[in-house]
Amino acid sequence: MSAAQTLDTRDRLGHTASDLIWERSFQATGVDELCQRADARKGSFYYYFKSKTELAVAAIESFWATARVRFFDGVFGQEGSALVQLEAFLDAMIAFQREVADAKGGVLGCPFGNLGQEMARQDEHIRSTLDAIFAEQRGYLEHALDRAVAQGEIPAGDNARRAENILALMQGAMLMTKVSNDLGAFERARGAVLALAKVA
Amino acid sequence: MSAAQTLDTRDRLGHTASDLIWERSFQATGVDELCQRADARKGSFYYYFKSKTELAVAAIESFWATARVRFFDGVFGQEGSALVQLEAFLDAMIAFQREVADAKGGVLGCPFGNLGQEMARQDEHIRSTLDAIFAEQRGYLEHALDRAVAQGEIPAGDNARRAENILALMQGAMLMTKVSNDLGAFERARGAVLALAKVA
DNA sequence: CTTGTATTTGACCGGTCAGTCAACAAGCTA
DNA sequence: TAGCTTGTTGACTGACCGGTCAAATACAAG
Repeated sequence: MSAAQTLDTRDRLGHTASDLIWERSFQATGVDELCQRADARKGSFYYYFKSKTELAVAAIESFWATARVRFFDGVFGQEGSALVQLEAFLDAMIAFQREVADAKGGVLGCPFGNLGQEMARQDEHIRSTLDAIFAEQRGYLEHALDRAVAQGEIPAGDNARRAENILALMQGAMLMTKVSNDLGAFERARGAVLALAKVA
Repeated sequence: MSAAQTLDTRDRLGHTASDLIWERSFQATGVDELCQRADARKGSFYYYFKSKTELAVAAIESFWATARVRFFDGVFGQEGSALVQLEAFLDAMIAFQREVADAKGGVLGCPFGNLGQEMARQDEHIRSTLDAIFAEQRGYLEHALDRAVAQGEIPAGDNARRAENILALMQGAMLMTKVSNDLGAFERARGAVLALAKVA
């Protein structure tokens, strides 16, 4: 069918871009190589995306759509102790990083953090897209902290700031983990993240 | 003088590389552009450095040599309260980031973190160089925490892990700061860093 | 069959990339 | 003077870059 085939080519390009940019980097990923891996021709690429940058934005938004369901809605969108959910969230992230590291033969870190550090000062569209994604992530964390306060699990405090610092620590831990090519630092940050939920 | 001129060209290339890679990124910095800014010719570049990668390693090591003196030896290499030193260290980093952001018209983040995220999975020499630099930084922090424990300023604990998490939080905060192009997140992380010194 | 639209193709473009090289210049020594 | 070392030059290479385009194909409706 025509419609299905259409979605296929576009989706194949998007998913391949996600993978390749995450494995290497945006700038180290060539359009030719990307098309080859996606089994598409260059003309098709520029039929669906008006530039390499726009593909990256689409890929990262699609990645976030998936990650939000799996890691944020999936964990925080339920009843029960918010602190327990935060722990579950951390464990899920650690498990996912380990899974990816095993599959790819090395620690890849966070796709959002990677792309942000690489492109924030070079492409405003990518920068603002990632900025918005991080804001959404902070929103999930802040809301969970609000519930934890309401449940009496943690003392009242500036939950927006707490969420900000928790996300920063996780990003930093994933960066250190990537540079050392060892997941240990991320695992060892687990306790510190939980501490930041109570203290900061 | 011949020797002086020699040092001049090499140093000019090194310093220009530091600046340019920090402002943009490693991959977005071309050898031609770099030579132009350093007022050197391409032949000279490859007379002193056998590749663009080797120049990046030299530049980052030279940057660290300077930063170590200014921010680590300069702050932690003195008598007095280790906690006060940690605060002074954070304030110096914040002030420096603000200074650079004003001068360059935008938040640049940490040159080590930037290069690490960009190149850790693409060049083993760069990766291991940065890994070693981060280890030295952790060493300074851990030593300060040891002194803080000895002085009774903080409870005894796993100072190696504390140092690791402090560095991770700082790196993450600088990343968020770069993506939002607003130094606020880094300033707001100050309290959380100090909390990690006591709790984690 | 014809016509219109959505999709695919791959040859092609100008520009830029990191890196090379043979020639040359300056200063030192003998 | 000649010869050697250290440093400098810029034209050059070939590969690769992101992006274009006219022609070909597939398919649906009339």
